[in-house]
Amino acid sequence: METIGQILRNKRQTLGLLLRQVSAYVDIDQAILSKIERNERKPTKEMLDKLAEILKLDKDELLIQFISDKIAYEIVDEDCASKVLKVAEKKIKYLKSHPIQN
Amino acid sequence: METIGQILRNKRQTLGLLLRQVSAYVDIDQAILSKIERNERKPTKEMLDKLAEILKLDKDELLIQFISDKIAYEIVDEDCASKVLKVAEKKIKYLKSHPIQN
DNA sequence: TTGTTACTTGACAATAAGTGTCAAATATAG
DNA sequence: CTATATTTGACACTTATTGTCAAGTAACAA
Repeated sequence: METIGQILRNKRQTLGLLLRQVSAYVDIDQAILSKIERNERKPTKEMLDKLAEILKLDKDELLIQFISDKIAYEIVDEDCASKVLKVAEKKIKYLKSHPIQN
Repeated sequence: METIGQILRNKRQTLGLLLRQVSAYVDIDQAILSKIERNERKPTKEMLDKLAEILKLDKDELLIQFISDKIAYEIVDEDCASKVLKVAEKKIKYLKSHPIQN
């Protein structure tokens, strides 16, 4: 089970790219990319898109990993975590089928 | 499908309690409670516990509603929302079975 | 009308959280 | 040792979130 940071780092190294090269393409400081790869900072969606491009990763898949990472860390310490996910799913379905309100 | 705010407001009114009374018990400004009930602000866990007490709601159930609300609103706009939840669940199971790292 | 009660709203300051930049500190390899 | 790659931490800056407060609306009674 890889974190988003691990995915990015692994793929970058597989492709033989340097932090400097990738960060230049994404147009961020390489310190930031270093932190993203170690899950110390979170990428924005723009960064994710650019990263997916240069690292030849599937954009949607990367986004899914990113968001699910965030959620997982948000609730992993709750002992009701799996119940939370079930209820959240119901709420989302409800919200999607009742698009106007709020 | 009720939001956390609706749950709190409904139960308070059922019990015939005033914002003033409940907010005094929870030890917060009644403006804050008003906003919580309209989902304009999020309660802390301490507030939730106190609210569950005075409103005779199940503490764990309330927490689940609270967190799932947060998550639902976080990802409802993603069209990959349900995939996200599935991946998140896997990640949580993984994290719980590998407790030491990070 | 006038007054009272319950609730809502918005402005405000204080605090916390997140951001990018940079230079110095560590590796890692040649 | 030297050079290159990466990490770290301090810093200033912006953005979010917070509690407090006073003024606002709305409903109703006197």
